[in-house]
Amino acid sequence: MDAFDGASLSARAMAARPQPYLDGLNPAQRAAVEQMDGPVLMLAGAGTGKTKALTARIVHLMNTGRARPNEILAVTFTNKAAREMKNRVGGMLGQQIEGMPWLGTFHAICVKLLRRHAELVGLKSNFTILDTDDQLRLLKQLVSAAGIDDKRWPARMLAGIIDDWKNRALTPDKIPAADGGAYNHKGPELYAQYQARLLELNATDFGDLLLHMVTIFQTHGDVLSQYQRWFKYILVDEYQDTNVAQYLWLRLLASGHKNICCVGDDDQSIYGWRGAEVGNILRFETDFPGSHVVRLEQNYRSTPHILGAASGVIEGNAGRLGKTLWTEETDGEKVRLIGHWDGEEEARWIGDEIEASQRGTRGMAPMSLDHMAILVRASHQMRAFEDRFLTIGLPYRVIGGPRFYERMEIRDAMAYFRVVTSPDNDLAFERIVNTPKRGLGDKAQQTIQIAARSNGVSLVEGARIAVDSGLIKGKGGSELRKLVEGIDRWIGMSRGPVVARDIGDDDVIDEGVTTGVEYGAPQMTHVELAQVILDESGYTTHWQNDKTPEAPGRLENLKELVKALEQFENLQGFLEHVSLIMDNESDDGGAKVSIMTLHAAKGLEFPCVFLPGWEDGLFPSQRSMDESGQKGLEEERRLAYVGITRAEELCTISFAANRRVFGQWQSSLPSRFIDELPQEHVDVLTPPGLYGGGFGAAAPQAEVQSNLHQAASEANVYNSPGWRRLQARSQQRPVSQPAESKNTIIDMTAVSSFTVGERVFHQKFGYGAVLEIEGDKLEIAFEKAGTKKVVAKFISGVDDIPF
DNA sequence: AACGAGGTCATTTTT
DNA sequence: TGACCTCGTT
Repeated sequence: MDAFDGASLSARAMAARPQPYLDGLNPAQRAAVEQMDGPVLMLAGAGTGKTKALTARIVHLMNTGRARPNEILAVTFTNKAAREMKNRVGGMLGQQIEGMPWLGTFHAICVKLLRRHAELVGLKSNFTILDTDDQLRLLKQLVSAAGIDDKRWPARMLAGIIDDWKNRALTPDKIPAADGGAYNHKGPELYAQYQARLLELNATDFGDLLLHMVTIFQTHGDVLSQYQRWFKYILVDEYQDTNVAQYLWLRLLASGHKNICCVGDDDQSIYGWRGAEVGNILRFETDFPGSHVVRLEQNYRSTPHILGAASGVIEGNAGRLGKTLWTEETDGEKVRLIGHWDGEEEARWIGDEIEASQRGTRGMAPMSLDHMAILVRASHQMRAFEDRFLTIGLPYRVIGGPRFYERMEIRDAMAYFRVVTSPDNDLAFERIVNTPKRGLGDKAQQTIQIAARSNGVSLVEGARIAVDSGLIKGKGGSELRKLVEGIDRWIGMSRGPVVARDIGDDDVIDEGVTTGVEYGAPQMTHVELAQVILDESGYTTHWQNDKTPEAPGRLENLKELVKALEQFENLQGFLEHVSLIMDNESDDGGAKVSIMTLHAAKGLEFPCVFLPGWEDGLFPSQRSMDESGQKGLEEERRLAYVGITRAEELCTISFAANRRVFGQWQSSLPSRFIDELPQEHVDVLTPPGLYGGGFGAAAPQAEVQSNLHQAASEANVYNSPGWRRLQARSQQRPVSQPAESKNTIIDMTAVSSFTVGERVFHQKFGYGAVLEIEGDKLEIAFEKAGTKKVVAKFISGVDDIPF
């Protein structure tokens, strides 16, 4: 083929080009770029310029003529990462390159492949991709059809189990005996039913995209070898996050030439709970004999103290590949550590700190809110900050909330579009048939189902039959007729006259799939059509008539949705895209503090980072430790490492002695990770008195004590708003009072002042008698509220009640 | 179909 | 505590 001649010509031409992209690389990065053949593991610590190296490698492969852009497979986990890489490759080449069709997420690439080979797993190439919501609805149907009590065995749980199997590349026939008991012993069977149902619907879920491709590669050697030859070089980002299915997929593709370069950081593996296998990266050298391991250890992001603190923590993990981050920087503040009385005060303090930094006090230059972030372990922690920031008027943005395309109105609208683009999409029809309300309740919908099933047609056709044969009468019937007619009309509007069209030459792998029949130009643009559908279906009116406070926002979102359509050629293209690309971060431009989870923060960096809630049980999370033991704790520790390494200049860790959890007050000890912070990199700001005195003596963690006492001796006079209050408190005599407002004086020494049998009072539960004392918690039989376990500080002896 | 009472269950989340 | 779901009533 002349492709070879072309490649070698361009190879010669390109090899002569200068390689400016190599100049900015440090020796390790350069080694990772220039070692092009054979397996390469690029161990890239946080902030060591891994994306730079990765993109330089891609450019180098092309520039030296090793591969054409469309012969490089570059896989990422998120669309964001894929986009960034695409941009940077383009930037390095100095022009927006045409190619790189195989740079994308695992899922996006698999969709592309699966559309070409769908028939090998019993699908048609125009299969739809269900999102988690659709998936759940389907499973619910199966669960109830199997006569299983959805209460005891929630469909959600089944969805989790199936996802887990898919992550492990297990098809229904390969479920190990040990998993047979899953979901009340019905798991494997329901999994098989679910897969069968998906095929009937010509649909896949996210997990299937990979699973099907692994199956195809495993059972069709010809297809596999075709791609093994085509993809001359493989690059994988965030390799520590790959699950078994992704690992198999990669290994199958790479097993020919073994030109695979995996980039990752075992210390940043934080997705074990959703199937990621740290083992994949730990095993790399065994999996790929003769591999080259390159360590990127020079950090360009953080100060030495921040790196020192992060390193100190992560050293507590066993079985690491081992890396030591270093930096040429010498200056910088230590990581700050501060304890607070409770979560509210923590939020207040951080709010004040943020305002201070923004103004530029403490002798530092003013800092934009965009450069500050609060990273929490669990999203419920965000609330305290949102509350506080709202009251002081501090602009903030929450990252990682419900995404645009997951909102109800967006999903409804898209279901309408789906029904029009593929009228046999029963799930979409189910979603919209009674949205807005058309008087079609359970009974009517059942009638439609039966009509469809007994005639072997889709639900839309079933509905038509049900209406025509008068099975559904009255208001519901006429509304349904209007809907069916509407769908017909919209379908008509969506396509012009049928035209013949050639199917593309199959020689070129990176071309899109073309179906045999296509239609000419439609009468109106798809954007107009979308608007018509939403209006004529009554969906727009539905929200216009809705008087709930969120209705205007939903209408706004619908408008945005229609606007977003402009960027696509047609509705199909849009729907196709949207099922995989679920991000849409729109921002009004003003500077804001970011609030997000530690997970969401991976890959980001901020000059100033706050890490609140470092308390044992919250972080590390109790549940993680209960469920996964040592493994869980180590993943939590990596999360701590990720958190600290997000900070460029200033990192502030904090914890609270008391926190409200599910409405109950709980007191907790500082996180064990705090003890793992090397003292020489930490400034302790906690004022004396917080854990001193009565409670301190009872604290089992001696090291915390020493940390905190050291702080006091360093005389770091700290002017936190709560500081004086804390000081005042520590001088207070034990006074027991019901806690009702934030100003209530509470003292931990109250713990010791109760005896079993004593009559006590609680602000909320009223009077009762102490049954048992366990540490700082009391079990109390309340006269009205029953027996409850309560934190002692909110209990008072009856004599203290000032009536 | 719409509303309210009562019961339950509370990580991390991409595609 | 509060968000979400189910169930019963209107």
